[in-house]
Amino acid sequence: MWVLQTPFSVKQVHFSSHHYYSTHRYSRPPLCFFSPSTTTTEENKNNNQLIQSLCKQGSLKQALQVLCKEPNPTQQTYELLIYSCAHQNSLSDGLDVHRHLVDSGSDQDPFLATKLINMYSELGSIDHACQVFDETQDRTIYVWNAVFRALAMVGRGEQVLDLYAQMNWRGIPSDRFTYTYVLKACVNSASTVFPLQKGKEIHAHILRHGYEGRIHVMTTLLDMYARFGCVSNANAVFSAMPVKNSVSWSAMIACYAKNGVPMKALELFQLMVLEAHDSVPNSITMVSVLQACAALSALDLGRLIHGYILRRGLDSTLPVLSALITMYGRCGKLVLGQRVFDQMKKRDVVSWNSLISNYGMHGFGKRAIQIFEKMTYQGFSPTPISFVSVLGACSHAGLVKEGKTLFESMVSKYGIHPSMEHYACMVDLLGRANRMDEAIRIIEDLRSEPGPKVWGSLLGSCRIHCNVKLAERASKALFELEPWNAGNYVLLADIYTEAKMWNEVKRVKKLLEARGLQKIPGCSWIEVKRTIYSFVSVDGINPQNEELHALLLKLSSEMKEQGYVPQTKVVLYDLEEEEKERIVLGHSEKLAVAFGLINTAKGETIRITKNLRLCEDCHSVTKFISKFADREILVRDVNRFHHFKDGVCSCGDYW
DNA sequence: GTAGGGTTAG
Repeated sequence: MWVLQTPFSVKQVHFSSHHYYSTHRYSRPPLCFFSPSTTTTEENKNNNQLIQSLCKQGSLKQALQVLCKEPNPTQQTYELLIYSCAHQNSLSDGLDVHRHLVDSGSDQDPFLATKLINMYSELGSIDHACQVFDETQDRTIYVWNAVFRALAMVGRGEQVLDLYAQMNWRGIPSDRFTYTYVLKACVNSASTVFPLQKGKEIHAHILRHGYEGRIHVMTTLLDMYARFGCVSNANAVFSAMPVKNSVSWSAMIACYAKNGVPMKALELFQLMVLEAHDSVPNSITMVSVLQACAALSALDLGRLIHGYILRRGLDSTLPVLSALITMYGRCGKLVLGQRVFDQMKKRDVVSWNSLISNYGMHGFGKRAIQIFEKMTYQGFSPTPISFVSVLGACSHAGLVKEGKTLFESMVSKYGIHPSMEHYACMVDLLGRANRMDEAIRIIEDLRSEPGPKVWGSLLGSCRIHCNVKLAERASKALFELEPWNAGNYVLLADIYTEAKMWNEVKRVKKLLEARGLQKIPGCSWIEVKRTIYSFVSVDGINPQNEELHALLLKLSSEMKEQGYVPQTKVVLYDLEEEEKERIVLGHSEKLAVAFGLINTAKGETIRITKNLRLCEDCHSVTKFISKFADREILVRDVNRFHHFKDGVCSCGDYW
């Protein structure tokens, strides 16, 4: 224990500490109520030791009291105090220590300034962190890096890049840490005009200064390209890395999985397992691998990966388990996803969200709502994503009333303010149910400009209900917001086609061409014996194609006898009816179904995945086939699952 | 003394 010394008078004793902190300025008022002048060198030493040991014990308040009577705290003492404030999450104590530093002049010590910046950053007070940086005269690279890190952590990428320009201008050389921070800053700098260009400049900088062998720098660079969607640049960085480890392999696999090339992700994973002996896959790697399986609906492969995860004991983290739930859901195996969920010892809101989204995609809206309710009952607070999932589930199942109630509860019950995505969900929910007036009212009542997702939902609903007038309004907005999105032009052309407005169809197609865009080709795929076979509508490569067409022709004529009428209105060209029939018969989904009929055993469920929404003709043909061939057929389109059985689809023809 | 990859939706 220590004994308090005699108080000595100070000018501003009336300042309560809180008054002082609230000014947020660091002028230098006297700080101590106790005389600093009477301490001896021996006492200094003792006080420093005392403060340090109090910090280590977690007695920060007592440590601060001793600090008050210690005129010469050492650097180590301050370091521990700063660390304790961050650790105990106490901004007021942090400000107090900072004040002492300023008073003693130690705030100019770049080592301590760095620690202060880190402390404020951890305490969530970025403005204080910046202030320390501004007031530090001797900015070592550590000081620069600390402020970059602090700014990058709160997403202020553009500020990092501005400061980085200043640093370069002053001729201060970057180190390997600087590069990782500024590369991250490129990704999250919203207001920088050409962030990718900036990233490429930094890339050049890195090479010029001989950092191409630094594994952290190169992995961050790879990841930057990945986040900009520049897959080939990312791959170039990865291939050129002289040394790779599990992190760099995982980053590259994640890049493929997230940028629409899941096949490549799986190939690279295979290469990693077979050839990269120093880089063993870990649970983070597996999350991306599972995402790739989910994207491909590769069930057999997914199960194989699940086995690998279990054998290697990589199933211990929540992200892996959530990714597993999603993988099974996307592969059409709701039950297996539910089993993973049931067997979890610990869950978080993401595990629940995964399950809700699975049921929603399969059209089990009521079940999704039940799970949502069970989740909240068990004390998990829903996140904005929970609502996207459960509202989506209502939309797929046509549960308008339930969806509206949930939407209202967002603010009233959970204090979550709907984002553009949630409004898009509501427009989708109402629009699909052909309640266009209400959908429009949602859009008109928005406080900010409606985003592309909102208009996209409306356009999608117009497609279902063939509402030309509203479609024109929605697409006008969309053509301005995302002129590069070919899908919008195609949707509008579809609507004109259905309305037989051929001149308008021509006009939209011309617009599409004039902007150098192309209709995304329909593609369907099926996994048979761990091999994925994909089909596009015009495909001369597959040797089985003739056989497939022959089978489809035979089925088609049989179906016509049973009342099937080809839905040729989906064809965007004004052609002879016969020609149109030929075109719809060659749709990729039908080829995949035919392939499944030929190459899987009787009684086995056929699982197809498609990159676009199912067309009406494919939908009705698949219904017929499920009855004719007595097969269950599971089709995942871009939005949801269709479960065909005995001539009926689980979507109730509502999709 | 500071650094790199991952979960749910759309």
